[in-house]
Amino acid sequence: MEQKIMDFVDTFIEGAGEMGSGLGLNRSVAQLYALLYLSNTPLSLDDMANHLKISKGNVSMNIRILESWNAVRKVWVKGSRKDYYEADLDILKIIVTRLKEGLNRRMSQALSLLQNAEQTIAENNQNGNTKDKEQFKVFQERIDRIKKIHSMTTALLTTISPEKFLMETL
Amino acid sequence: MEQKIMDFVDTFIEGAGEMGSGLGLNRSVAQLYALLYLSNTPLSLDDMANHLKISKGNVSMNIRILESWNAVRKVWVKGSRKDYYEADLDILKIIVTRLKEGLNRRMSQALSLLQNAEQTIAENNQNGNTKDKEQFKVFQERIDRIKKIHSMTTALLTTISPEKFLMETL
DNA sequence: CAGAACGTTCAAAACAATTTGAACGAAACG
DNA sequence: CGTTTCGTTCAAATTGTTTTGAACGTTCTG
Repeated sequence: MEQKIMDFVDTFIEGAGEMGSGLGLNRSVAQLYALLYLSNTPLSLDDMANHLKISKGNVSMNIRILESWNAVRKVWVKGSRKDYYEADLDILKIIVTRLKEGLNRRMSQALSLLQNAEQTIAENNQNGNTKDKEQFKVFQERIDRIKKIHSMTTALLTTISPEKFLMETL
Repeated sequence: MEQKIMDFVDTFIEGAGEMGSGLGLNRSVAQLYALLYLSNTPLSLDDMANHLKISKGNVSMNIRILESWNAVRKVWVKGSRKDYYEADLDILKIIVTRLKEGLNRRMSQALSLLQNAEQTIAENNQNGNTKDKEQFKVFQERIDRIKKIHSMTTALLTTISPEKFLMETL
């Protein structure tokens, strides 16, 4: 029976690894989180390295990535001088937070690009010939679409953010 | 001035490339879409390969990925026997569709895993000792959380899907 | 029909990301 | 102190992904 439990945990972790690589995150990050997510008790770096059969250095680096996302946190275990970690179980919060950050980072970059473009377009639109004017109009329209998407997604993520909202309404 | 237009297009495409690699998609896919997104007119494989300075084979493969997402479509241009492509401008639709597909694919896999786990847990819960029972309860709880997230995100994506909804409400 | 113009394919090359493990420093221990 | 236990770092190795380009099949063209 113990065997079956381990099977489940391992299969779960393996699945998480694949799912993780599916979009964005690397295998180790996903598996570390999965391991902590299922664990009853906080785990040390060595616990994790042993269980996942990966190097200590790998655990050290990737657990810190998870920490920077507030997906796991260090906990104090008296009588040991190791660092122990436990998962934040609110997966949805983690996802939304990360999406927001990513969106803002990428978008602020993209928006300044659009800003410049609009500037240039506006300037040139004064004295362009007909063909150019058409081209400008197209750019303008496409840019506006992107801006709209940006404001929509931002609004959406802000609305979702308080877990309560979703928990109650869906 | 033409120069400035090209600058803008190139910068936009370059940005799209980076943004793309940011999450999920590869450089070429992102840049191909960006190029078509800004383009007035449908483009041939050669047009794209020339503009992006990538090989014809690369364009061929990646444009078909975009096609499979319904992000671009082949259009008929009379008098030419080349294939021409144009972008579907509804970026939001493309994103939501892809998210849904990805979520369903990954989740159906994950859910069957959970199914098995619950089965095993239920069986063993009958005659386990106290410590095991606690462990089972933890698994059960964590699994339920994931199920909840799944149904919520599914509901959310379904709600969003008709562009109209978001367009009107946000 | 022979040749040219296309799109596709896939093995190999180029490139990028992840992982390892040895070296290190800091803190705890005896 | 000297030693052990930890976590971190980073260059090198491994692994994974993307891109290229030559070879190919098809369709068109004269």
